[in-house]
Amino acid sequence: VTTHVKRTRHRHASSPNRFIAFADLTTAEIDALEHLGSDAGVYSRDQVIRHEGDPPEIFMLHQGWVASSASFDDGSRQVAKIHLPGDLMGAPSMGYTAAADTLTALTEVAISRVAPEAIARIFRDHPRLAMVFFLLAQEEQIILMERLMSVGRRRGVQRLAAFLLHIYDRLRLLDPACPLAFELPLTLEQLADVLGLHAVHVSRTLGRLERQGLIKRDHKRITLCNLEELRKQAGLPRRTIVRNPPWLPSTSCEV
Amino acid sequence: VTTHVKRTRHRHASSPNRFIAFADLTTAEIDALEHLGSDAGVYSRDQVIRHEGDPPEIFMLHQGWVASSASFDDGSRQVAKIHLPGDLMGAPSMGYTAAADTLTALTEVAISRVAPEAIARIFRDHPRLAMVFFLLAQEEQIILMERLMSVGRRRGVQRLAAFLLHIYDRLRLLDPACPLAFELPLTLEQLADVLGLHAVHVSRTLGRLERQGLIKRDHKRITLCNLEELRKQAGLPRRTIVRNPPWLPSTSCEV
DNA sequence: CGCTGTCTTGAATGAATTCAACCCATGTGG
DNA sequence: CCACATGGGTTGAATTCATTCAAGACAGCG
Repeated sequence: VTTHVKRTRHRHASSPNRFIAFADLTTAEIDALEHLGSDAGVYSRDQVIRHEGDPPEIFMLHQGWVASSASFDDGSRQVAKIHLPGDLMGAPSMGYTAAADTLTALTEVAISRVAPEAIARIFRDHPRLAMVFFLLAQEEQIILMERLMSVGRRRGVQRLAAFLLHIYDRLRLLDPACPLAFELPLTLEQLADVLGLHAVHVSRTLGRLERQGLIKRDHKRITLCNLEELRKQAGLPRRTIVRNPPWLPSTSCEV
Repeated sequence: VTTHVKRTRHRHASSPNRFIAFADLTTAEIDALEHLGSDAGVYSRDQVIRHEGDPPEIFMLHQGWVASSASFDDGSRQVAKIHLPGDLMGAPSMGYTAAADTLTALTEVAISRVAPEAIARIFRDHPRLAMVFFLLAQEEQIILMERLMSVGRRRGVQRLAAFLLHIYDRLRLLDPACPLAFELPLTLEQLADVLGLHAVHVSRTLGRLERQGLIKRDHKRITLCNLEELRKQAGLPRRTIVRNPPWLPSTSCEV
């Protein structure tokens, strides 16, 4: 399935919030980050950026939302993560011969391609930034563990609450002023594939949350009406990142 | 709950198979790996090595099996991963103020403590080895994604098949001669916490697999009788690691 | 205007849970 | 060496949550 892709020379400056959450970066490090990607591309909603089984590639997401999913032979699908702007995508598959997950644009999307050599260069030249890459990979694991907890041990309502809060928290990282109402560009079916449920049941469950007054809905727009109670439902602890931990390697070893 | 821990000065040489799977390491790198941990400790079955919420610590597992789990207020628990000898444990929490998961000894266990500074030192002095650490963190993500797929989208039997195969494959990495019969040191309840099911249902499900002739059981000893069919049930693709990928940074930058 | 994709709601089915009783192996102390 | 307690494991019956099937509503778009 060849996908028609518009390309552009324009360099998108994605906010490196995910990285900065772990440490203040030097200008050299920020610069290295910004030169990671090349060859920016634009995809439209529902376009597949890369399919599971394809040779692994790494992308930097600049604009829009992307789902990372995998499917079984019987057609059932599970979304493993939702990527928001500033995310490095596809890295988990980089050590394998074939990509494990399919990357699908959930909205209009702008990405650039990241050569593994570029990452290797960072590991050679910027040990501190490399460590931040490592921490970011660990954070992704924590997120996956929380999703596994949720899907493995919680009922539909609670999974939904947990997911909405997860997205809200991540949007707030991108924009601390992000309001309690935001656009959630997922169909019921995609939402179901995130939660390990079925679209019909997600519909009922959203309705339930709404009747309980915890959320409001208007098409794809979600309003979180009661963060307190939603967090109680979700049952997951809030985590605090240690910024600039003392054990981070120094920024020396400059070129 | 203070845990009584026997300590020893003895240095355990854990096989770094997980690391070597990604690249041939130089003697300097192997040496660095072997000096990662200090302060070896021994725990007995069911002892908690560290509890979720504790200050994050990192461990190297030398002997035995360890479960990484987290629990909800209502007491339900989900096991996120099973650690086997050679695993780095606890790293996902290193960027946070509190550990996300509880580490529990499933058997007699020997571990050593790994200072985050020691890892930072590797990132400073051994960029190539640091990259292997990064790849390992990515591999852990793939494993978590597969567990999430399984728990989110497969029925009990299929989850069980997937898990047994996952363990078998990892045992084979440690010992390529590992036979189809092996000790699985998990109670039904722990197994249930891995699979996101309940102990009674795991019991029935194991019975089903046995009646189908796919496995045999004798106490904790499991025999996989039909790998082919088990893999079909599990529905997960087999993955191949790219050893020594060309883009790995060179082993230079020596001290 | 009538598609089509998406969402909603109802009723029947099914998988997994819950509750509960029972079995079995192990280990302990008399 | 037996009596008994204990932690796991098994099995049955009733319940619950989620799925499946199906019909209808609604919005967006040609």
